[in-house]
Formats: sequence, C-alpha cells, structure tokens
Amino acid sequence: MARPNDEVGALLQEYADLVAITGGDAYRARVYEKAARSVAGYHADVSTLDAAGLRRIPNVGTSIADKIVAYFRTGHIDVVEELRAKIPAGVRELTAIPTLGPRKAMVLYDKRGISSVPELLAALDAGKLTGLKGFGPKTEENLRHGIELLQQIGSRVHINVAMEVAEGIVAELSAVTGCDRCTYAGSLRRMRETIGDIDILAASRHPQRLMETLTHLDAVSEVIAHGETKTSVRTTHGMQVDLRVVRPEAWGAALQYFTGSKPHNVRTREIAVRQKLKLSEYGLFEVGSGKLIVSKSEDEVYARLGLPWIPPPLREDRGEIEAALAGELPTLVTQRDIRGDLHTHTNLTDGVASLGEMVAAAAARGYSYYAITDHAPNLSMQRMTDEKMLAQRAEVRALEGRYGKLRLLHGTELNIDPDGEVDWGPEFLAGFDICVASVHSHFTQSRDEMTKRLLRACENPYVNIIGHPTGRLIGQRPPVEADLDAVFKACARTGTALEVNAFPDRLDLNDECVLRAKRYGVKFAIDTDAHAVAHLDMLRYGIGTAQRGWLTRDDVINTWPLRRLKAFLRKGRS
DNA sequence: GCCGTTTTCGGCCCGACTGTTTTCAGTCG
Repeated sequence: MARPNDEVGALLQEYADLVAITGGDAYRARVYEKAARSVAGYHADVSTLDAAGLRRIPNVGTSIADKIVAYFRTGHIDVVEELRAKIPAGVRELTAIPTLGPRKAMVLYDKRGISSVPELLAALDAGKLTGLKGFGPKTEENLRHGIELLQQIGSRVHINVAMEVAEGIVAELSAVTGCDRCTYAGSLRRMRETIGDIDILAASRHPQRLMETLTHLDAVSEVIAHGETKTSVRTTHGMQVDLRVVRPEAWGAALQYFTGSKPHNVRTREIAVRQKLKLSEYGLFEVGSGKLIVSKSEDEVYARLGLPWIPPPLREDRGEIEAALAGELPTLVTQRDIRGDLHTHTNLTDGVASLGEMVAAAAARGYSYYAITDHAPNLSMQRMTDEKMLAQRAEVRALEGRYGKLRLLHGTELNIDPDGEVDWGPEFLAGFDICVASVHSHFTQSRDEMTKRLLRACENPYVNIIGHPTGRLIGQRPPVEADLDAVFKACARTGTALEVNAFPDRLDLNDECVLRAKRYGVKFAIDTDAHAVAHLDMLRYGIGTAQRGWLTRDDVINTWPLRRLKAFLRKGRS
C-alpha cells in the first residue's frame, strides 16, 4: 500500500488530468496539480490531519482539504468518481504518447470513441482519423512514432546512463570553435534518480555550428526538431537530447531557466512579477520599459529577486523558496565533505577486487577512513565463515598504517532475517568496528512483519547502519512495504544511521524519504556498496540524492572526524 | 481552486516549435 500522502497526491493529479482532458478551467487543473505535489511531499501523514491541518499544506484550501477528509472517511472523492465515469482511464493513458496532450486525447475520444493506445493504433491503421480537425498526415505519423517509442523504451533511464551520454555530448560541443560555455541542465543537473531526457545548454554567437555538430554526432539516430536556437535529437540509446544555444550574456538566466524544475521556475517568475519584473531564459527585465536588468550569472538573477543562489538539487519547489527567503537554506553536504566509505565489498564474498586493491583505491581517493563490510554467513551463497571473517580482520589490521593517514575499519554487512535477527550474537559482533545490516530476502512480507523486522534490527546494539533500507531496485523491484516513519523514529532513538546507497539502480533511501527521515533527527551514511574499484565513483549519485534530501555535513556520519564517528558507532554501548 | 508587497476579487509564468492553419491551437519544457 502506498503512503497515504502518495495515494492522495496521485488522486489529485488524476483529477487535474481529468479536468484538463474535459476542457475544464486550466487554472483549476493547475491548482490541483500543485496541490498533488504539495500533499505528496508533505512531511506529516495526511490521513492523520483534520481539515484545518490540511489547509496548512501549501496550495490546499478549503475545497481540497474537504475532499481529502471525505476521501479518508468514504474511500473516494465524488468529483473524481464523476469524471472517471465520464472519461475512461485509457484516455488519460493516451496523453503519455509524446505530442498527444489532453485536448487532442479528448478529440479522439469524443469524435472517434478512442480510449486506449491499442484502439488508437487500430484507428490509425484503418484510416479512421482522416478528416478529423487537427489531425493531418504529419500528426498521424507523429502518433504512430510516439506509440512505438512508448512501447519500446518505457520512459526514463538511470541517472548514470544519462550522465555518461550528457558528459560525452558536452565534451564534443565544448570543442566546437565559438562555443563559449556548455553544460548539462535539467533534471540531470538537479540529480534526479532517473532521467527522461537530457537538456544541454550552450553559449555561443554561432548557434548553427553547435546545432550542426549535435545533429551529426555518431550517437544521434534521429532529428526531432531543428530550429534557430533549439535542436532536439534522439540518440541511438533512445534518449532525447535537447540543445539550446543562447548568447553568452544570457548564460545565467538561461541556465537558471533550463535547470528547472518547472514548479521552481514558476515560483521564481511569480516573485519577478511581484517586483514588476519579467524573468525568461533571456534575462530578468523591467516590465514597462523592457530593459534588461541582469542575465549573466545565476547568482545575479537570484540576487536581484532577493534570493541567495539555490543549489540545483533543491530546486523542486519543496520549500526551498521559502527557506531561501528566510535565509534558512541548508549548506548541503558535498563530495568533498566525505571522509570515507562505510559499505564496501571485496572478492572474499561477491566483490571482484581484492582487499588490497580496494584499500589502495580508497587511499587514492584521499579518504581518512574506509570500512570493509563483506557479507555475513546467512547469505549462504557467499560462503562466509567465522574463520574467513577473522582471517580478513587480521589482513585488515596488517594493512593499517600502510597508506598514510588512511584508517581501516573492519566490518560486515549483516542479513536482517525475516524475524529481524542478524547472523551473529553479541560476542562475535563486538569484534567488528562497524556493522551494516540489510534486508536481502523475503521482500514481500506483510507491512507489519516488515516493520517489526526493521525495528528489531535498529534495536540491535551492534547494528550501526541499515543498508539500502527499502530494498528497491529502480525499474525492477518496488520498495518493501513498511511503516517507514516508525523505522525513522527508531533510528533516531537508537543511534542507527540510515544508508543513502549510491548505486544508481538503488539510490536507497530516496530523496523524499531522506527528507522525511531527517525531520526525526536521523543520521545518514552515504555509501557506494562498491563491489569493484570503479564502483567507488558512484558516490556522486549518493551525494546528489542526499542533497535532494536537504542533508548537511552534520547529518552524514561519514563526513565526521574519526573520533566522532567511532563514538557514534559505539551506539551507547559501554 | 488558491492566494494576498494587486489581500476577499481578479489574477494565475513564458517562449519555442510543429502542424495545420490562412492567424493560431496544442504540446512541451
């Protein structure tokens, strides 16, 4: 079952879509959309709030608050049911097709009775769309193509996949003569966990050269749009890449605009409007005279709006504008703050590099400390034994001091069994410097069982970090069902850190849970869970997720000096 | 339907590109 906030958020979003499809007031649709996001991102459980409490959520007024109250009382919202009865679910699904929005979806349903993707495909094949207003030959072709893409690709890719493509393109474009600056923007710059398309921004007085270079790259399979300042292509991986070229003096305004998010930009533009200014990708202008005020750097643009520069991972309209206005933006944790990795493997279990190779790589990264945490015996396929573990500890101790200031911690990644027990008893556990504990099986326990299981692990005085706490694999396995708020509370109380696992297909906890857990006073460990030397570089994605969760250096135990870290790892034991 | 440095009504972000139009609507970001 989804968290009540997500449930209500999804319902409000559905209502917004249905209002848009039925040609309802566009502003009303927009308000429901905003409310959907506010509710989903709100820290408190909305099912526990009364109407007055609900109205304190931004963009929720009397009408929406009453609807939410009714939803929890009756299990449904009347107006949503009414529109659902009028518009089949398939019509809303049609709008997932690129170039097909709510208006056209409604025309298809109204005039041709089409209410699903297969029906649309059949209608196209049968030529049933000819003569329909707004549906010329080119539109038909676009629809076919859109359906194909939708079926082929699904939608988004893991952030590391997009990052590699983007960094490659940025490097190619940066080398073009006349290219002043070039960088990626959009959701990639905001470090979202998955990426739909890649936004590249460049500054140049010769945009055509850059456009031409992009369209002729080997990795480009199709040119979607090709204009004066904007070109969109699709790569051979199926990713869409949008390139915008602006004049160098507009760099700051353009970067701010193309970084988004859209809701964040709506907020900054509203602030501009209130000051009789107009903000666009070309700059910040005076409304009356049209005079350009600033545009060179993001810093300038935010400053003129009365705001400090806001780090991209915060730009989601999740309270960053309010925090910025109040001078309360967090100083986000950065990769430079990280003093060591606390969850890594070697070829003693399922890693591919030796202890010596991993430790040398850690030293090369300039870490102050580094934990080796191979799997414990209950993950039986890894064939761990007490003897092997103790032998590894001796090897670790022997390496100590070999790499200058690098201190080594000998640890393990325990399995949290279905009852919440772990591999060893207190005597053996006491010999480790650090213990990560993770769920590796029985992912589909009931919510109650899973909650108890995780709580019991937190209560174990030797468990320091809950590894990849929800067990999700992005696009493959859903997060476990558990009362996460109860887990967060227990972590804060017992001095158990939650992991922000940096592996791009995990990113677990995710940004929203990190933000929620932080409110309980939980501490975090940003770890790579590296199984190979190259995996140590995945840290950047964990950092991005932590930043999106508003974490500061103080929230993250592996930014702390070793002394402070060791005190935390004792977990109140004498 | 929400909200208030425009405060209980009247606003609500802005621009590029496409396709089907013959002056603009729809979609997207």
